[in-house]
Amino acid sequence: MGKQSYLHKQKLRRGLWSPEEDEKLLKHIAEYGHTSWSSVPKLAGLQRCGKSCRLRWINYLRPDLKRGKFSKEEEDIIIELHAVLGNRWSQIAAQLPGRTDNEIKNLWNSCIKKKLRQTGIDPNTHKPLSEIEGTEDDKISSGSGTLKQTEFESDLTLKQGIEDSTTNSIGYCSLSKLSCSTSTTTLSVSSNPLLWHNQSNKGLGLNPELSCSSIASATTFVSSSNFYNSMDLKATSDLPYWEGGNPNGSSSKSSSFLNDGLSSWPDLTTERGNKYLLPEDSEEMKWSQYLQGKFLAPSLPHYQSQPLHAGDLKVESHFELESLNLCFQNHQPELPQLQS
DNA sequence: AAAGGTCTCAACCGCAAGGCA
DNA sequence: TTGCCTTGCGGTTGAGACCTT
Repeated sequence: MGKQSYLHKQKLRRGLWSPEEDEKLLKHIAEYGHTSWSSVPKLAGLQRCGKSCRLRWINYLRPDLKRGKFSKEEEDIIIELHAVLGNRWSQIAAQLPGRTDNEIKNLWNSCIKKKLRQTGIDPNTHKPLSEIEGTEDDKISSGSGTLKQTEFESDLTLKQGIEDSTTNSIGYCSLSKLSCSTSTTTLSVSSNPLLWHNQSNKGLGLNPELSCSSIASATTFVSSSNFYNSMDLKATSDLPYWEGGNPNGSSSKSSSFLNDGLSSWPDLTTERGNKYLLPEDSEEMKWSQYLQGKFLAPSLPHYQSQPLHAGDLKVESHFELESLNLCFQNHQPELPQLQS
C-alpha cells in the first residue's frame, strides 16, 4: 500500500520497459555507471524507481548476458547446484556466466521441476518421490555398487565399487545432516543423498541414504561431476561440529547445508596431492567464492590449511575417506543397468 | 477460427542485511 | 544504539505467446 501510493505520487511508470527507456538507461549507465541506483532514474530521465532500473539492467540490459535457451549442460549444472544450494538462485547464477538468477529461477519453476517430477524425483529434496512417500527401504542399488545407510566408527574407511556404475552418469552428492564427535570418534551422516543422474535423461536414480562423506567431499563431487572425468578422493579432515537443517523438509532452502550453521570447512586432500582447505568461518559468500574457484577451475586448486577458531568447534574429529573412486562423464549415451 | 488452458518470462513485492549518520 | 536508506534476494504475479480442443 505504502509503496503503491508512493509510486502513484511520483507518477512512476510500471510494467514492461519501452525501447526508449532501455536506451536511456543504457546510455546513462554507459556514461556514468550506477554508483547509486536510487539516483539513476532521476539522472537518466526515467519515470521509474531505482529498484526497477537495477532489475532491468541486471536481467536484461547487462552486456554480458547470454541469451537464448539453456543448454543441457547448463540444466545439469543447475540441477546439481540446486541439490547442494537449494533455492539460492543468485549463487547458482554465479556459476553460470551470462545467466541471471531470475532466468534460472524461471527455468527451474517452469521446466526443470516438471522434468524431475516426470523422472520420479522430488525437485525439492532431490529424492525419489517413492521415498518421500516413505515406501522405500534404506538399501540402495546403483550399478555395480550397493550402498547402505550406515554409521562409521573410528577408523573410517569407505570403499564402494561404484565407479563402474557412474561412468555413464553425472553424479553428485549433497549433504543434509552431518554430525561428529571425538568422544566416540563416530561420524554419522544421515539424509545424504547421492544422486546419479542419467545423462540420457531416461531416468534419474537416487541414492537416498549414503553415509560416506564430509562437506568437503560433497562439494568436490560437485566440482568433479562437471569438470573432472575421474577423481580419486582421499580426504583427511578435522571436522567441526556441524548439524544441518531438516533433511526431509519440503523447503529446499532448509535442506541446504549452507544454511545451517556450518562453522568451518574441512581439509581435503586428493591422491594426486592436491590439498583443499575451505576457509574458516564459512559463510555463504565463501561458498560462492569456493565454487567460483573450484567448480569452474580448469585444474585442481591448492589451498593452504588454516587453523580453526576454538570457538568455532564443539568437537574435533578425524576421518579418512579412501578409494572412493568416482568417475563422472557427461557424454556417455547409456545408463548402466541398475541392480534390482 | 475461436475459446480456453497452459507456459514463459519480465517485472513487482516484501523482506532482510548492511552501511551510515 | 537507533533509524533511515540502499541494495540484494527469493517468491509471486500477470501479460503475452503458444498450444489444444
